[in-house]
Amino acid sequence: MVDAGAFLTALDASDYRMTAPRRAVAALVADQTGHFSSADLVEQARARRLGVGRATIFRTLDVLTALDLVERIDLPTGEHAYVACEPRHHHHVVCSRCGRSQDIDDAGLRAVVRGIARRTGFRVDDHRLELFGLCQACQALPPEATL
Amino acid sequence: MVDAGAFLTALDASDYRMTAPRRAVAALVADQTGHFSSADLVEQARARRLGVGRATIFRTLDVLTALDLVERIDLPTGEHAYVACEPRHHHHVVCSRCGRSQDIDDAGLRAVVRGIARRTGFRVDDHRLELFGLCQACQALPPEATL
DNA sequence: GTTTTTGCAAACCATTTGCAGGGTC
DNA sequence: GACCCTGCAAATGGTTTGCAAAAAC
Repeated sequence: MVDAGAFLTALDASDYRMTAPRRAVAALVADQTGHFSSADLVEQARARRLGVGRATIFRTLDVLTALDLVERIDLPTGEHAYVACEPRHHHHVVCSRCGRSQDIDDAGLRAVVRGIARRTGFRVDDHRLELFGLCQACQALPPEATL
Repeated sequence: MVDAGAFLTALDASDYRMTAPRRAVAALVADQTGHFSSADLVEQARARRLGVGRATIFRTLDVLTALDLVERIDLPTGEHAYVACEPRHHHHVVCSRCGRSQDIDDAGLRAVVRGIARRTGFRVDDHRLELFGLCQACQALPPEATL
């Protein structure tokens, strides 16, 4: 769950045009509690009768991704998903049960990457770290609890 | 490029049946120098007239993945790809130019993950680190060199 | 002989694209 | 007013599935 205002501010500051469909999708994204798929948004948009089409949802997700307001992640299952996030942070811990994600800071990763580069001889341009597990709240739940 | 024998040994030791199509796909995978897509295999299988169908290639990739002989990775572009790898190693540096990948050891990552778990309160069950850049050989090439 | 695996073609799913109309700057 | 954005529907590309025949154990 993210403040929808941040999306609007960022959209406004960008070269993209501020349109009703984009506002609608941004609000939808802000409402998501955990990671979500494009299909989730399409379905919710239809349920709420927002009148935005599939294509626009995909296109808006691209825009939000370009603005670093949303990041596309790959779940352990291989499915694609998105998470809303703060610009500048680029790694997440994702809860396998509730889907909630949390941004994480560098935490020494930078040094690890540097070490790997040195040892392999690669020039490392980009890296992605994704963590999966159970968030605190979900750990506290009885093992069989379903969402 | 990986020893094809390792695939056969692992297949043999598993509960999966050893069949000609699986041997063929395993050999194909062993021949790949870098990461490869399912489409690559399909095309090569057809070029070599191996007589294995699309479906079997996908199914065999699943088998090899289950045996940890192959790992599915997600390129920065969002495309899916596979890399042959040693069981037990689960991180790679992938060259963006030639596609070659190299397994990397823990390199302090374990400690980073532990730190993140402590700080976020998550119980981290799984993690994935993927590095992208240029391998030594490709760095040495003139910038405009094409594959 | 039973169970797994295969190839084929069709089905499926997520994502992209072409285009004419409408909205934004 | 020029250019960007939208919805729609059709196209696309990758992956899965149903099924009867073939192969492995």
